[in-house]
Amino acid sequence: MTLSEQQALDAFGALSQETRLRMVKALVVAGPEGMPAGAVADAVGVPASSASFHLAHLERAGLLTSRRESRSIIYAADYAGLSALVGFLMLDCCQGHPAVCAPAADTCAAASCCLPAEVVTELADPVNP
Amino acid sequence: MTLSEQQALDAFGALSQETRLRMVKALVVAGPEGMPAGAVADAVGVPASSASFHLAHLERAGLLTSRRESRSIIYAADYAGLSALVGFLMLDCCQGHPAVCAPAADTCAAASCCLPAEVVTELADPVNP
DNA sequence: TCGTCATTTCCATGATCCTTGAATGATCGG
DNA sequence: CCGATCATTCAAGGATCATGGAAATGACGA
Repeated sequence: MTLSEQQALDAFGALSQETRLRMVKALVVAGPEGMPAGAVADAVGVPASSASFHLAHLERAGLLTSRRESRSIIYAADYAGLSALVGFLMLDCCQGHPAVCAPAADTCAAASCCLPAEVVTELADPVNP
Repeated sequence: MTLSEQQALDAFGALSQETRLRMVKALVVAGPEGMPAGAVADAVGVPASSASFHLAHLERAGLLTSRRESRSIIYAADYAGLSALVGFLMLDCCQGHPAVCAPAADTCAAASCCLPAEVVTELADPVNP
């Protein structure tokens, strides 16, 4: 759940390349179903060999998963890996500094996507302050 | 407040290098006061010229700020830049996907560092469900 | 088994990055 | 103004990475 420094370095390196960042975006919107390697190659507009290189890079970095489905290989976003990277950035890297985490949590709440159930119930029923 | 794709690429690239990641960590714990370039060089154990190279890289990427103080140049973590990167990772990159944001917000809440005031009051006083 | 399709691996080229010592700048005390 | 201090810039080396065509692999259908 929590990333080692080396894992974080690999993940940051993987995301620091335009083609790979676009691939991650495309696969996140594609959802847990994912999409075949060829479709990713078409989506980002690179030849198959380049796509394969970058997809392998992202998978090594723990940002994607892959599974074979008959003749195709389906790549999908690794949501756990992505959230672990967010967690690393906030906690390990930034020591949970409020100036970093608060705006992030704010942004997150504004997107109304992700307030954790534990926090909601704890706040609605404050047993232990 | 929100990062362009190019800015995010630069920031990820900046954090994908061990020396630079250690520099950011050191400067985050150093607080808003920051520390002189020489102290950062000593903290991460690299010669002055390497330190200067990496500090400039991090500043270009929007992760650090610098100011001159007599003979020294003080570097400090750019908390706004760091939180913007977290925001980019959650929203632009991952489309605010709950599977990414929820665990992150969870982690954040567990560290009890950063629940935004807006969310707390809104939950304590639910006017519009 | 053969041919086809989807993907990966191989390989060579070019680009980018990291490192360090030496040179250059900027600032202050005397 | 001079020397000392703290930091950046320059230049050259070595390392790593990105690209894309060609060949190889693996899976499927006829």
